[in-house]
Amino acid sequence: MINSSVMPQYQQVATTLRRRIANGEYLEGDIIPPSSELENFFSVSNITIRKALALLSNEGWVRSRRGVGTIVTRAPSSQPLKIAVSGNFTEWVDSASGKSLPIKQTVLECALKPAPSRVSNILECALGDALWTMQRIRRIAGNIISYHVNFGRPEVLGTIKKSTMVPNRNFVDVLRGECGVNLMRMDQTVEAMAADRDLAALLEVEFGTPLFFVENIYLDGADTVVAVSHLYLRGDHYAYQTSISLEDDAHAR
Amino acid sequence: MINSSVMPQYQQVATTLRRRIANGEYLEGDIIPPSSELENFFSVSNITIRKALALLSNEGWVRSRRGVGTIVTRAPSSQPLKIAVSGNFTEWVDSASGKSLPIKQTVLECALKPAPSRVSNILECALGDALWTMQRIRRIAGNIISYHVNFGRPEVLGTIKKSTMVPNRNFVDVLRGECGVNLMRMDQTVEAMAADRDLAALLEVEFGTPLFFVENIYLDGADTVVAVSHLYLRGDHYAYQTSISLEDDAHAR
DNA sequence: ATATAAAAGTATACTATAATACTTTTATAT
DNA sequence: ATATAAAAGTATTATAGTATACTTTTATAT
Repeated sequence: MINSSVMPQYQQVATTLRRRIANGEYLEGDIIPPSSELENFFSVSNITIRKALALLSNEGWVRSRRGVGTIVTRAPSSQPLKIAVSGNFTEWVDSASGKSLPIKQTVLECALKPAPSRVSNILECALGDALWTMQRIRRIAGNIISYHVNFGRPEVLGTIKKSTMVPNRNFVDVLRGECGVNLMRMDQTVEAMAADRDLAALLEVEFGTPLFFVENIYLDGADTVVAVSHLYLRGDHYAYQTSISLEDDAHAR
Repeated sequence: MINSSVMPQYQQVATTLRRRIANGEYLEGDIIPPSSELENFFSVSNITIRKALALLSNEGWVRSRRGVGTIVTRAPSSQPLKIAVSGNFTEWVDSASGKSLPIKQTVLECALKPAPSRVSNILECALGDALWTMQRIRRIAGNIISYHVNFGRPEVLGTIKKSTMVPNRNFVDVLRGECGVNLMRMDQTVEAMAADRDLAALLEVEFGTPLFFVENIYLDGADTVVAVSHLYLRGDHYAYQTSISLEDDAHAR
């Protein structure tokens, strides 16, 4: 069988069945579909299904009885609590200082570095040109939630040092206060991505963990790009909540 | 060595190095760190690094020369084009019909089904109670971008059929038009997650692909929950863009 | 020319993953 | 009681992933 080789199949199957139970697709006391059927559905062998069920069995989700079937032994536990960050993407993305949640930031580095390709395109400089960069980590209750990288031309942002950012100052404030930039607009792009080993190490997560990737492009009054930020946000343990009024029909169309 | 066993390590390393090159951390013509150093950094064996480099070599990113080192042979290609969906999460999430992009939806099923645990909590019914549910797929240019599941009490939403949704009608419209609901508010939660095999099959992606998971809770004038929607959105090939005015200081604090 | 250090490459062995074909247990209809 | 069908469980075998220890090639300083 061709496997485009990510996670071992038995673990993929286990993950999927676990979610089915957690979702309530199989209820406590139910007999789940027999191995033969699961083999068929997932296009894998007997042994792969068995290993998946063995995992679930060890975790206490199911119990297999020879000749009878595999029975769900545990109801879906109540939601694993996620830390909820309020406000929509627009708000929390680079201005998380004075909110209700105690977010702490650490500046890892603040130095001239070669421009990554994606940024050099935006800031209209050559690939590898030295840019002012700053790398930060943010935590809630000690847990890392995001990794921020800011880029800018050294002429404009060069005055920002590690010490400029304490305590928990945000980037927009500093751009205005220290660099005298007339900030007018931010173009924001949000994507979902998976952590590679570099990001996994920084964010203290497993390889493959889903992340939000946010790119902010800061523009001044003349529509010139002043700075670029790249934010990598853990998406697995944090939920981003917002409340939207539907009284006005306009945008629902 | 303990591997919490996701993707094979040599592929993890390859993914990481590929991104370093694409980012411009290693430039064309550069000699990348020698295997011994990479072994050390990634805490893997010689052979694992070699397999990773063999992958990159086949893909034309690098060329290894015995006794010399491994040289980067390809500059980062220009951004792989992503389809950009404009507007922020608030807007595009369940109202994508009449936008500039030609989004087409297909109703997969519209039937009474047992409530998933997460939804039964919100709609305050027992786990497994029959709820009205509707499942939809949305495409842009033939490519699946999202999978939507709507839930509601059968007394309220039971009149909605497959045919009610054509052509490309959105859920909010139907709630108001067909069900006479006085919609007032929507509470939205956004998370990043990875596709299991069920979602992977529906969205036609690989297991592990990063997805946006959006939960919308629809409330009427009396703050009663009327309906719940679960949206699973491909996050890898689609970027969500918005432009934010920074003229007003208020929210940057 | 030659020794040396630093790089990529190879040999061997062990473990995890997974396919195919077969066996045992259980419930149930006769 | 007994045959049967349907379920989980086992044996065997092949292949992929990875670690350890070793070899060959290359550039360079003498």
